[in-house]
Amino acid sequence: MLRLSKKTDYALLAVRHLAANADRGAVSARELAETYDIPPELLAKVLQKLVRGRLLESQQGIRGGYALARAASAMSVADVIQAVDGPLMVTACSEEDHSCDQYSKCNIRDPLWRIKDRIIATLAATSVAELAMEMPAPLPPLPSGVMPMQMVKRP
Amino acid sequence: MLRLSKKTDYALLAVRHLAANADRGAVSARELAETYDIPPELLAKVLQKLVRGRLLESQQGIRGGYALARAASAMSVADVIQAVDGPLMVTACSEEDHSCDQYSKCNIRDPLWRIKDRIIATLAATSVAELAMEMPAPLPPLPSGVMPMQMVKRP
DNA sequence: CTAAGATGGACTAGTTCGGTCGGATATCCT
DNA sequence: AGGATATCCGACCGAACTAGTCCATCTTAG
Ligand code: SF4
Ligand code: SF4
Repeated sequence: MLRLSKKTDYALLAVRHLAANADRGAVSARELAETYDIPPELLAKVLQKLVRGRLLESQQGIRGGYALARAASAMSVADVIQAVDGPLMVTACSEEDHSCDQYSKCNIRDPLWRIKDRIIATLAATSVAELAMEMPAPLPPLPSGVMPMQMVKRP
Repeated sequence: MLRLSKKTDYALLAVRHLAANADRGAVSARELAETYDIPPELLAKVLQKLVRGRLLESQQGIRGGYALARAASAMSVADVIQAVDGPLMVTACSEEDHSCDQYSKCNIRDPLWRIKDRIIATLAATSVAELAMEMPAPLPPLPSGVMPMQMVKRP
């Protein structure tokens, strides 16, 4: 069904939270888990993967926690997905992995790979910063004549 | 991993084949399965789903088989995917299904839905006809009346 | 030292996916 | 008419993947 995993959802939720509260110091996994009702151990695992993917930095010890490793605007949702779920591919095959039974007779491979590249480009076009600046519901200083919906921007 | 299922792969393979050989009549499921080394019963199921999705027409009986229900240019890969794997969604939630535990506190829903729409647009932008007209590389020196490549005849 | 927090691996329950089987029905050919 | 070939449909099974859990270790502030 082309769905992205729950872990990825959790990762995006956490990363967005960290981006929105970047001024505060490190945020602990437990605090994050309680805020969004996520099983703490599972969230911890996801966060660790993000650290290994160089998207987050961790601070151990009693006042430890997680924080973004780089600016939210320089971090795309494609980065997050790949850090959590591994390299994303739409087909079972790839340039390296020819293990599909139909590989020799397949003639839809190239167009599908092109579609994959387009999807990755779509994912890479949305930065975490854009996620964080959504939902400004209690945002008083909204000048008149602003169309909040469907604001697609290209940084 | 955002991968599309094997059944979808089979469906695209079959649909592309039917589009490329549209001049011939109906093609049986077994012939298709043998051509691409696909388990026959499984391919049959996939083809049936495509029939239910109004993408193919089936002809029963001894000379039966499957054929495209409409022009290949009016059939996108998004149509094929949705016919086989159901409505494609990138998140577990949707406008109808709010059953996610984080739904009330989730603030990445809307941006993700926008990404989903863009992915669907990407998938809808590629028609089956485009798949079929790939790979015509060794076609130039072909006298009239000769079937193009992939003319597999069973003894 | 100790409490809070990160890290890592192993493990389990549940679900999905790829694949199989058996039977029913429709159509053509002799 | 009768048999051969084909689609159709539902139920079934084993393997693989997913979400979630448990535990044991390491690190650092106080
Ligand atoms: S069928 Fe073709 S595109 Fe799909 S996995 Fe196999 S080789 Fe790749
Ligand atoms: S976390 Fe948000 S986006 Fe993901 S499924 Fe739940 S409600 Fe939808």
